[in-house]
Amino acid sequence: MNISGEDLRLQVHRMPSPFPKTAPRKPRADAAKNRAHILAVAKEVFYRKGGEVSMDEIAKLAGVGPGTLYRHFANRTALLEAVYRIELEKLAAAEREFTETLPPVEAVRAWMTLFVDYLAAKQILAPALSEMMAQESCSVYSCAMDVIGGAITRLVGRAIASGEVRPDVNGMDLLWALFGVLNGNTAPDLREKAKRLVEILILGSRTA
Amino acid sequence: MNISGEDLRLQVHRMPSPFPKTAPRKPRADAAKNRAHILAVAKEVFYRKGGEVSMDEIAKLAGVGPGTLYRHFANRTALLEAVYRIELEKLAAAEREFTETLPPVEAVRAWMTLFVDYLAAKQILAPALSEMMAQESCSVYSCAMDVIGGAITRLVGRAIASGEVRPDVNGMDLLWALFGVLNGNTAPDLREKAKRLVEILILGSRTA
DNA sequence: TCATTTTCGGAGATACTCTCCGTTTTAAGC
DNA sequence: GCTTAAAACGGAGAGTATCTCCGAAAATGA
Repeated sequence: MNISGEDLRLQVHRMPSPFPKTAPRKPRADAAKNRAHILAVAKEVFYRKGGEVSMDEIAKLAGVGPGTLYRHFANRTALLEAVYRIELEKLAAAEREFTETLPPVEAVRAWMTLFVDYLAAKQILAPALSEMMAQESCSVYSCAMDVIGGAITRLVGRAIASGEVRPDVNGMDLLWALFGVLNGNTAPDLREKAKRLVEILILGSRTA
Repeated sequence: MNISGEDLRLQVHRMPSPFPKTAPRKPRADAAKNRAHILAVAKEVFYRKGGEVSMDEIAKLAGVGPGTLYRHFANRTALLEAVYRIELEKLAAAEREFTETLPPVEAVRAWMTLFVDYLAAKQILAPALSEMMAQESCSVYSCAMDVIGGAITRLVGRAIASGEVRPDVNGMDLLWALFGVLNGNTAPDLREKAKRLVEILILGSRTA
């Protein structure tokens, strides 16, 4: 049925094949369990002690060696991204709902407001996002910014198409502007500040 | 992390004495020379290699021991602030000029545009500012953010007083919004993006 | 069961920040 | 100029972080 594995292996012995036809071995159960456990522990400790916990400490709390931690997550940013990916995807998912239920500009406003509420509620998210943005190597399938960036870009694009927003407005820029106010800001009225900024951004983006 | 008695005593000792009889010894020439030299070297190396150069390396390049470096500048943020203080003060000084020569809203726009040009031209400034902002201990005479924060706040205050800007607009928020776009953004059209944001912010801040 | 592959986990290489303290230099008084 | 105390120097090193390497152990497929 399949081409003889032995013969093939003789020819391309240990060469990285562009077509990894070799039967993908079932992933080991302990690896999956460890990965999930590390994620759970990291999430808990990030929320409890902030995003600056050392990788060694996380490894210790998870009961694994640092080698194991680093095999699963190449660095702290990768771990942060894995931990907060679910949160960010929830945020991105709201895009669809708002697109279906609200007129264009209102959808943008609603999404930005949700973004503010999210980041204000989980203050730990802002530093994490900041660290993710600093990471320039934004590989195709692991850049969390793309997820929420895509959401706001599509929402703003729809508002531009409807003629209510000027065509030179960039969704990402609006998001980063909001983020600038939310990041590292510990003012008690942070949420109100940010929501006022949402209004300014919306008002300033509209066609004259 | 502990505040030792020695440190406190040192600081208290330098406080203006109620009995200023004690002859204030002339500051040592080598100390002043070293401080200036460290500043010059740090400025050069920050511009050449970015703001993440290690303190030990700066000390070595300046030809002094790490102890000397740390006596003059308690940490990297303090050094960054000393290096960029002149730049920031130039920026803040423009406030007076714009206040005297431009109508309120135009002055705000001009200052924000200058801010964008400044940070875009000296890309190294943005990460430095970011690090300074992260430092929460903003002592009275060493918080660089206060310098430029005061400038924008006064400019926006004047525009509010003139009735052209809504009274709930906060200058600092506008600045941070701009900063959010400028920070860590390496897009080639960064300056244009930021200037479009300036327009959005101005337009969105005006009274209806 | 056996051979192979994958993962584990911790010792440790490397790097960085910052401190301690003995030594050296300087300014001021004599 | 000489003396002396204060001030500054500088480097060893403590403490901590990130990330790697590799022998041991475990799981998978035959």
